[in-house]
Amino acid sequence: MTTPPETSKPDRPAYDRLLETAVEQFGLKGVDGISTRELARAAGTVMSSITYHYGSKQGLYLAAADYATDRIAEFLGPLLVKATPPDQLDPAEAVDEICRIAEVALRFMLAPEGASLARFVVREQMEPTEAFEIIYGKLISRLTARLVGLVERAGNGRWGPEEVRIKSVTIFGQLLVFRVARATVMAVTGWETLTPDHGERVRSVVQGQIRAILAPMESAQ
Amino acid sequence: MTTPPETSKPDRPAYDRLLETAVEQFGLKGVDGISTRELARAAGTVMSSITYHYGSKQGLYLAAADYATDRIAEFLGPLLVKATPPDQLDPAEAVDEICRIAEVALRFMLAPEGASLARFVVREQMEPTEAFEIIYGKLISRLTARLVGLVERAGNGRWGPEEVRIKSVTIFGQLLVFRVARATVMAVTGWETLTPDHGERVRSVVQGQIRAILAPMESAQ
DNA sequence: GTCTATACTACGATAGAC
DNA sequence: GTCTATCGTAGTATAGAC
Repeated sequence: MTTPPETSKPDRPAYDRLLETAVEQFGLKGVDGISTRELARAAGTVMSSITYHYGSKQGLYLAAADYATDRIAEFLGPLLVKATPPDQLDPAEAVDEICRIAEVALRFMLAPEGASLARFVVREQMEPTEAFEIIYGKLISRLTARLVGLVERAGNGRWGPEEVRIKSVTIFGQLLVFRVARATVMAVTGWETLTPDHGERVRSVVQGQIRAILAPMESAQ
Repeated sequence: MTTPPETSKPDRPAYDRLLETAVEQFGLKGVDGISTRELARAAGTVMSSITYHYGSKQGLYLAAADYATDRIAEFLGPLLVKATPPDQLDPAEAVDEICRIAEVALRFMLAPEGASLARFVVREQMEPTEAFEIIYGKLISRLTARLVGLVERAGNGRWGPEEVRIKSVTIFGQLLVFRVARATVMAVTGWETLTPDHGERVRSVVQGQIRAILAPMESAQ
């Protein structure tokens, strides 16, 4: 599961073009949604080079999942790199940090480039295959660990471990909905396109809600 | 797009068995995830009866989407039937009603029977086909209209129409995540199965958060 | 490393027997 | 209304030319 050497040549080797097309096409349509011949044609090569480079359709799928995971991690990278351990923050700082994470994650959920990448992950969530382990190990486990740690710190002992985790998951759900239920979001809001302006307003509302959820005066009812 | 006559006979006509199997299989695997022959075999008949009864694979898919929508509406039915118009409620009552909706919707998101039904909808959200119009018209538009109306009432004029809609969508996201990102939910919480007990605890946390989000003292930051 | 040619299986759709 | 048989197409995989 190695990523290909990055070349900026206008026509890169079939190996690279296939991988990139696979991320795009598998992401949008799923493994069963596109044929090897069609995918190869879109990549400007022939079907047999899939077999040559990746062994099989499934091999290409796994390579694409791996590559897509890396690209998402790149997108969300800053969140994971300069991560101060949650126990070195005070609760208010933890809330701020969660809001920062929400902002970046939301940008990903709203970005058009994120569509095929995110669908890769969602599909694997709904019907996990071998690729889920890759995605989980390289991306999801790191993100959720960070989020859970910060929520715990924000709670400052007010919530049990299970409540912390449920809260983390539902905070994430508020962002995820903009990617997963996009069609409904557009219909409900009446938006026809998603401009940065919309994104800004969503961010503002969502961050307000996160603060409300994590606020010290919050009662768990 | 008619639903078949409900018979309780142990072996129902192929028409019915096909429809039921289609909801299950298309829901779990998508249109391209299962072949007509395989689906027909699972329904105890042969491929050609799909053509006979539904014209084509796509025809069966649309019929299944329609049927699945009806079954979801049935599940969530009480929410839509005895619906008091939001403007006849005071804000606190609107919040209570939203919590009730959340409870029922959450039960659906957590229920095993809901898996194939919900995936139908999620798939159509991500890549809408002809079936999305059916699902939206019969189910989503009604549900979201109700939710948006109640959130607006709960806000009692504090929020503009756009903020009301963003809030509605994100409240829904907190429930949706339990269906769509199930694999991550299980990993983060450490649960191995989803018992009614877990559901009860999720409900409690989520309702607390909804109240925090809609609470009169909430600042939109 | 990339392509052509080809083997074999499975697909969806249809025609026709019962 | 349900089955078998069969059509044409498209699927994955492989062997071998260049």
